[in-house]
Amino acid sequence: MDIRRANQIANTLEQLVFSGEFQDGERLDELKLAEQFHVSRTPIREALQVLVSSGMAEQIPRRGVFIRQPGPVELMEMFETMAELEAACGRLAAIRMSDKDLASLANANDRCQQAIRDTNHDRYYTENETFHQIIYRGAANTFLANQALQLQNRLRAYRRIQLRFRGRMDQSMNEHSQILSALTNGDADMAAQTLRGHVAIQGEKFHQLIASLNR
Amino acid sequence: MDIRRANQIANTLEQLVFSGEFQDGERLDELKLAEQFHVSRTPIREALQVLVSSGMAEQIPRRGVFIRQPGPVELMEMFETMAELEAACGRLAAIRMSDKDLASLANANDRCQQAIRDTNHDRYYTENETFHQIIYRGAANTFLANQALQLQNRLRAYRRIQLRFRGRMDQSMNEHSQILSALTNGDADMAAQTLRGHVAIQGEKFHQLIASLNR
DNA sequence: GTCAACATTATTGTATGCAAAAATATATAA
DNA sequence: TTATATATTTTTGCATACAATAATGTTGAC
Repeated sequence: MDIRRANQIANTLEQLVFSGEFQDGERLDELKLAEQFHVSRTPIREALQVLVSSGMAEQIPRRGVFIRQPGPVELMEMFETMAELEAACGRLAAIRMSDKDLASLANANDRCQQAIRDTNHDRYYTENETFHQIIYRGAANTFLANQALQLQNRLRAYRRIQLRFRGRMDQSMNEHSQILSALTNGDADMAAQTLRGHVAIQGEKFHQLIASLNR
Repeated sequence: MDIRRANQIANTLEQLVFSGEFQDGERLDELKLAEQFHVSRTPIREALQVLVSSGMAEQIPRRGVFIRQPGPVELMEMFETMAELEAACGRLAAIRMSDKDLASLANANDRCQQAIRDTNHDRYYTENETFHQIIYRGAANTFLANQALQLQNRLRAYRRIQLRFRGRMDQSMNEHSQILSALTNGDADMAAQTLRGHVAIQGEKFHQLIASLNR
């Protein structure tokens, strides 16, 4: 385990940022945070550096660290990038996944469907993440898989929203089936294409939501 | 400009790591570095955090920070990921690049060819980077472009090596032509495919080199 | 000579102090 | 009153001090 307080603080801050505790552009006051966490400024500063390097905050020299919630444009860009990363994983996974990998993917897919039948959104959500993570690993490229995992993590909070769309979960399951069969057949192009679409549509749903809110 | 010493130190350390100044697994001694840079441990520690978050070093709590030169396997993975990122950029750029963008791309390509005629490897090298960066920007997705730029930066030192292969530069220029025409024609799939191949072959050349050294 | 237990040293992680820069408040002139 | 100059306060960035843990060395039993 990680007994460094700075890292624990970084994790906590990350959670707080994700949960929208901070406004966009808000300055993260070192002294206040130090008081809140009952530590000195030093571990706080380290934690802030972590946020900055992950892109969740921006540092302006001699000014401070400001949290940067991604706006609609950047979010769309991130979803688009996620779609391309997943497509890349799918392309490689189609060639490289073992039968065992495919079996556990089918398994994860079943658990997704079960969660929908139970109308258990939370479970669907985590099982869906598992489904995708199996594909990342199936690409047999640790570096690429880590990139995908990182972005998946950053988009988690936003992906949740689009599940509320009517019929989205059923449609999503259809897409999963297509993805699963493409991977099973070893069809790299098809796997890439279906995965790209599957993820890209999440960005579009998100876009719709934003647009509807701004009306 | 950036007047924070810690960041300057991070940049310098980055250069030193790239230039192979440090052995793989070597511990970065905070006190030694503090003496070398004539600063206290504090800015050194900040700089080390930067290296860690960029993946160039690993931090083990209560032990220290150890530099991590990527081995052959990880390098291949990175090249493969780069190939997929560039393919993604190409796919989007084919649809989104303006005529002006295309003109500057053709221009960069010409300068690459000129550099080859002049047998100026260094110039070819930088002009080639420009060529690719224009495509990143052409994707009109800042987030994706930044991902690509980051990885391009990390692979810089290793990409250089493969240029030594006989005929590689000419072949590379042929590939550039194909890429340019695919983008000009707005053929997304072709752009993605040619770019993927163009970058992936660099990884393969690198692999050949490694293999030949280990004989 | 080898191994284990203990003492010593080195190194990391955190707290605190201080200087420089930025932000803010105050005073003064127009 | 507004604008500008100056003083005051905040806040960052770095230096130093200290505590806790890990690494190393030493001693003694076998």
